[in-house]
Amino acid sequence: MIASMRRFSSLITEAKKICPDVVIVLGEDLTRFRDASKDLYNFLQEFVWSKRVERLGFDEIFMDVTDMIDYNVELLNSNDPSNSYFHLSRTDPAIGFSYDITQIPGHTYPPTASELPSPTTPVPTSREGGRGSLHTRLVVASHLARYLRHQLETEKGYTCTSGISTSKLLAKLAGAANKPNAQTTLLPPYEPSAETRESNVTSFLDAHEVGHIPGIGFKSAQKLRNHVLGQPAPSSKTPMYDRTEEKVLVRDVRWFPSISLEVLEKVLRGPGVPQGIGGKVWGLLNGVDDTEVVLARRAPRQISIEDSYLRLDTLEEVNRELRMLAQSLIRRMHTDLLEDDVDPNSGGDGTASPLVSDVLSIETVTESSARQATKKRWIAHPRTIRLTTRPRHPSATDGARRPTTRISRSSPMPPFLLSLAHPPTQLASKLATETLLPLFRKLHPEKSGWDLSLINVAAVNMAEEGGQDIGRMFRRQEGGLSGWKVEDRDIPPSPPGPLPNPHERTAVESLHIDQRHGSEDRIPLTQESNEDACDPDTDEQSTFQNSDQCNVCGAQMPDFAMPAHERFHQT
DNA sequence: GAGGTATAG
DNA sequence: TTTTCTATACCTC
Repeated sequence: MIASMRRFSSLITEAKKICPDVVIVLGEDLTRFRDASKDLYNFLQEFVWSKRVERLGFDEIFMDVTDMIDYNVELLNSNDPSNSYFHLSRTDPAIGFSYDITQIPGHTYPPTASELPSPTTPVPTSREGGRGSLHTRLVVASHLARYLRHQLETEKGYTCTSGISTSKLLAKLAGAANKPNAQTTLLPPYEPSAETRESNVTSFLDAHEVGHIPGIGFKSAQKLRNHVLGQPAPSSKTPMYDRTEEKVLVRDVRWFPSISLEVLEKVLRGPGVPQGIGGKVWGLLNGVDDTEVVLARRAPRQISIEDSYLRLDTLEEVNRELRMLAQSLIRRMHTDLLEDDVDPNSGGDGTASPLVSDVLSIETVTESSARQATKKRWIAHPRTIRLTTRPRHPSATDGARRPTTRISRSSPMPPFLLSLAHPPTQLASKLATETLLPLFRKLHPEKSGWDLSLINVAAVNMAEEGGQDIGRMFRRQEGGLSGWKVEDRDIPPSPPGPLPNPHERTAVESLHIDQRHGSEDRIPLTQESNEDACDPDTDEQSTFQNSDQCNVCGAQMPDFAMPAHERFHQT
């Protein structure tokens, strides 16, 4: 058995007690996971017309396939529903797959007769209006989900779990209903009617614990529990191991006497809580989530590196750790913010191509690509650097209780950090001494007496570099939403204001990547080597015929690029 | 811009 | 909340 953990903690002692033969590997390297995640994203994104594909963590993806479902529902052959064809391309009719629309692949909520060991019941394919019924749309989407999961497995070797519904909230929860290597479709009705007194949405949600609803975190869940269980607040004062923590379900909140949006707003209010949380949570509890599936950004908003420590109380150690963290940060900036400049001669096509993106192309010679010069370009650059620490004993100046553990200081990002002409080790040392240490002294003016349990170094306030914001190109307003109709009797009040009509909304799939087929048991080794960060990799010098060096960041570049490069520094 | 909270994986 | 390390949205000043 192998475990990957960062540093010794009581947890490891615990682990050793239980499993004396456990092998503890210090440090982890998420590079391979990051790469796999990107690979998966790129693979799936190719299928999605709208390009609305959102990543959540490393292994979760939301896809808005509304337009694809619209298109394919239109083309359904009502004469021969068992031999339907899903078009994956609007232009090439040969691209797609056959499917049987009278069957629903995978699980459904509620479970249908076809899931039980009894004769299959035909799936209604009634057509209501031009767009087809919600039922039909969801069934078609389920077939797409099955196809994509199959592609993912055969092409990439990953199995995954998928949920099919009309919002991120419902798709995610539906996906969680049946876990490994499965898919679940949340079936209509999505709204209560005269015949069906309750919608499948609310009956599905009602059985969930409040804390399991995405968007309701620990804090909000506790406040909700306290409210419905009565004020005693069971967990806060009672002994820790008395975790009888009564479960509070969505239905318990929805049906709580005199519950309302306003009450929720009051119950949930607190520092760090956004305005309108009451409406948001009330929406979530009622299955209403109108957040869009957003296009993934080209560059992250921030990159941060942190490490935790059992004891860190000397400036010497801090200095060393600051350099280590700075180095990791720079490496991450290179992998996440640098892109191959595929088009070094762009700008000649008459379009207003932003000069900066060309100018930032800096020729480097890397060891791996020996003599092969690779043009790299920053797709974004951080304007601010932030240092955060977590003192072991949170400033006891405040007499009562102070769980606010982290403190931070930030300053402008020194431009030299963008230099590609110097090795990360060098830049890291410079950053540590010239920027990070001063920030540290701001945080901890005392020469000693502090003890840190964590340090974080972050590159934030990211500025996108030239290029189009692809997000803006695809973002369109989807208005025209009718109010959410709620029957008066037996149904809790609905939030005020316009709420989306699920029938008109998005079909969303959420995919959970479960596992890889190959073995994943080799844990990559990374060392917290304490090697001095001062060895200059002198083979990283790049040269130009008529080269010039920027006196701000030290980057080397052709003469002609310098004026625009200077303009870049001024932004 | 700076510092903080809540949430999620 | 804490176990660790990231990342995001949104709050106030």
